[in-house]
Amino acid sequence: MDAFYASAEQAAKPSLRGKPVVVGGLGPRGVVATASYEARRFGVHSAMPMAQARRLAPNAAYLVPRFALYRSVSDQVMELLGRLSPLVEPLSLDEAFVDLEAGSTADDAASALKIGRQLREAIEAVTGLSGSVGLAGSKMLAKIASEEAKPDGMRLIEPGTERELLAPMPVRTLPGVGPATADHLRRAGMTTVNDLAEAGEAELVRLLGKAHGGSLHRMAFGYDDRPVVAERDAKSVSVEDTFDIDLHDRVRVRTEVERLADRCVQRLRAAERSGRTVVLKVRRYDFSTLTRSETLRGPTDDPAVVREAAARLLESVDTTGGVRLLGVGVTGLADFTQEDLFAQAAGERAAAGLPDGVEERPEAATESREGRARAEPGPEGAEQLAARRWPAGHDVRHDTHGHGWVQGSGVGRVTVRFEEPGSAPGRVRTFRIDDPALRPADPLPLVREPPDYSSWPASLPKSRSGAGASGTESRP
DNA sequence: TCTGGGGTCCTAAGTCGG
DNA sequence: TCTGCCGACTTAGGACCC
Repeated sequence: MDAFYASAEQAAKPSLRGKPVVVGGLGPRGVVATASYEARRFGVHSAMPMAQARRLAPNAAYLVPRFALYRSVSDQVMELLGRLSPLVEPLSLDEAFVDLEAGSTADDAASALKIGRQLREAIEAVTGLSGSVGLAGSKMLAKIASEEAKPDGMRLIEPGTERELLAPMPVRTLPGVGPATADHLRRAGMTTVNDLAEAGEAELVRLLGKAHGGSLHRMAFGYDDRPVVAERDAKSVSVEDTFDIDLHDRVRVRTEVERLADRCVQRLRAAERSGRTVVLKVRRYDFSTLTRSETLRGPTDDPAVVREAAARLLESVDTTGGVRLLGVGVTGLADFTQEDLFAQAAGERAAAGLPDGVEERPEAATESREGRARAEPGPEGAEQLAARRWPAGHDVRHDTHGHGWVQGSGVGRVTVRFEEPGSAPGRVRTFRIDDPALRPADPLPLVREPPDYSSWPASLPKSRSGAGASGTESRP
């Protein structure tokens, strides 16, 4: 999808169409998640610190992400992709590979282009947003094609033309080449894909290691046989928070770690998984990051067990100077079974030299502490309260004025623009933040009555040969 | 006002058991 | 019994992606 989050916000808020829109964290340490194409003209791009974006584009609209909205649009798009093939591999909310051969939906360039055109029309009709399509014989080339196609376009890479097409491109074009690898290669005199192809596999392996060097050499020739894989099992679950101001108080650090452990376990349980290795992540005041991990005797989804493992790991970390970010994660995931828990408890009693029936930590065996009152929130100003109750960009409903969204809040007031997807740009009104007629609301669908695509695509003649993949763009 | 959050994969060093 | 080798596993960090 093209500039996905920003495009979705523009579709939801008619007054923002054609205007620079930046979606991301609005706190003092936020970064840009997505900038609309209008904002990109000011030099704003993904992963840029929000403060820098504001300097470059002071008049842009700045919004926090609304994942519930993006997920619902994503579901609609993925449903369409699923009609093309049983093999759909989502990369994110707004990007996926589709194996058209496995779906027998296309067997040559002409039929691939036809299905690509139909797909783009379908996405536009159902979601109101534009997506770009890359068609090629492998995932790597389909991805490159979709990058070239955007915004709002389609690109096909014909088999046999890969080598010539890739040769002049910068090494960064290839998947897996980020800033560090590109720098490494540049110091060795390689800046284009052609340089990689000519360097030879042995040289690349020497520079980058066996796995990376080998795969890069193959990719430089356009060779990539990674299959499209549907249904990937998650391998880890983690949560992390960056604090607006560095934490110095050791007690506070400890309570934050416990909160994160609880949140991590909630996510773990929602996924009906358990995990065996607990990971603590600490980013210090100087941005240096370290991780500490501990592997348990067996998988767990007990919040007390994860909390205490994380707390033990914290003991081994020096936090003097301040903590910028804390994270807690769990890896070594297993499908949860009750037996795992009992085995874990018995094993720990044995390891602690405790007889059966003696519980080391009485409170740890229950979940009574889950959801308990957190550390008291510090004194919070009216501004922060208003911003939390009325986050910029979120939907609201007013008893007499109808559906709208929060344009801003402060000084006891909240400013709302009354408009909705499909309406004309709306009027702005201001209310007291405790106005009883004003309530938070769920996002409205971007297209009120989407056309019926339940019989799309019309079946094509079965074919034996030809491959295709399609990707849609997200973050350029 | 410098640098989010949620992941994946790879490498390298150390430990441990056979 | 001592030594060496090998593979599996654990831990930490780095790079990359969206």
